[in-house]
Amino acid sequence: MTETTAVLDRVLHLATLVQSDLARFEREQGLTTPRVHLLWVLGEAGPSTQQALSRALGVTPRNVTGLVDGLVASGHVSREPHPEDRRATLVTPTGLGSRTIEDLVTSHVDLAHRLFGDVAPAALATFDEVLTSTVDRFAGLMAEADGR
Amino acid sequence: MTETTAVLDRVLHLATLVQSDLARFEREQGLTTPRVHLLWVLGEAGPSTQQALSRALGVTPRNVTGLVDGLVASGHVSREPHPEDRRATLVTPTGLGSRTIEDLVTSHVDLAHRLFGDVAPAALATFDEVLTSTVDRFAGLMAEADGR
DNA sequence: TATTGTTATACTCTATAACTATA
DNA sequence: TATAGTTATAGAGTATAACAATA
Repeated sequence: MTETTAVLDRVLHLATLVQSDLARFEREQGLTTPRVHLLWVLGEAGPSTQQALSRALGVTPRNVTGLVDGLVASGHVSREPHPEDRRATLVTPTGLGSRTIEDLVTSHVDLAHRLFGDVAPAALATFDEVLTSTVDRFAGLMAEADGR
Repeated sequence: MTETTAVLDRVLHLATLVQSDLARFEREQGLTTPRVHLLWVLGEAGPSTQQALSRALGVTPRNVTGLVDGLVASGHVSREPHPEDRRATLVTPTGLGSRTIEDLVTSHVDLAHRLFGDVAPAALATFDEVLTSTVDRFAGLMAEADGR
């Protein structure tokens, strides 16, 4: 019988390894995890207001100001005026920012392939099924606990 | 065929859910992730010098001073003199610290059971096999990249 | 000389509260 | 009155460098 605690420990171990891989990317690019996260969101959503980024990142608007300040200083994004709302700014990737986002996506896909590319298809399918059902069940439990 | 990138995304999603669960524990106990990590190491290794904690946590000795200062202030650990080396201190859990470590272990085991307790044994065994081989292979790649 | 831990200094991420400009 | 973003202030985690006490 498989010990559930041992399985959780291995999931955590894998998560720390993935985190270390991201840390290498950050060192190479002179970035930090929260700034990379912001760039990632920008890559998915396109130019965004700081309010939208605040919600997507789960941090306060004040914090977004600081993250964007840093990314402006490093040349990854610029603050553009919002065409319809003069209160708001559109945080927009620069050329450097866009290239960094592309590198981020590439290295993400590459990591996925390094991790799972050699796993037998049937085993990988089972792995993914367990993963999916676990995530779904647990997300439900968390939402329930938060609402309570 | 299963997309490797989708699998990686789900692994990452599970990791963030586990992290949220830890965050709840931290809020309840008035602790932070690095301090909980230090307590966890203390639970595994017993009373330790700050040098040992520095290596185990992967942070500078200066940083350990700060973490221990915080945990002393909150009453979770104390600095005891090292019996053989007058330069060193032994960071030691107090009664509160020991109870917190026990709670931490309990909630870790409990989380593992909530996550994987209902998964069919055969599927869980396959899941764990893929996980183990992936972690081993990837840890090897990371060590190689670091050494290069 | 080498090691253990601390003081000094600095940067990043995080938060709340108060404020300005605009809707 | 409400919303978008900033200034003010504060605390935690991280780092390097220089220093004291001890080995």
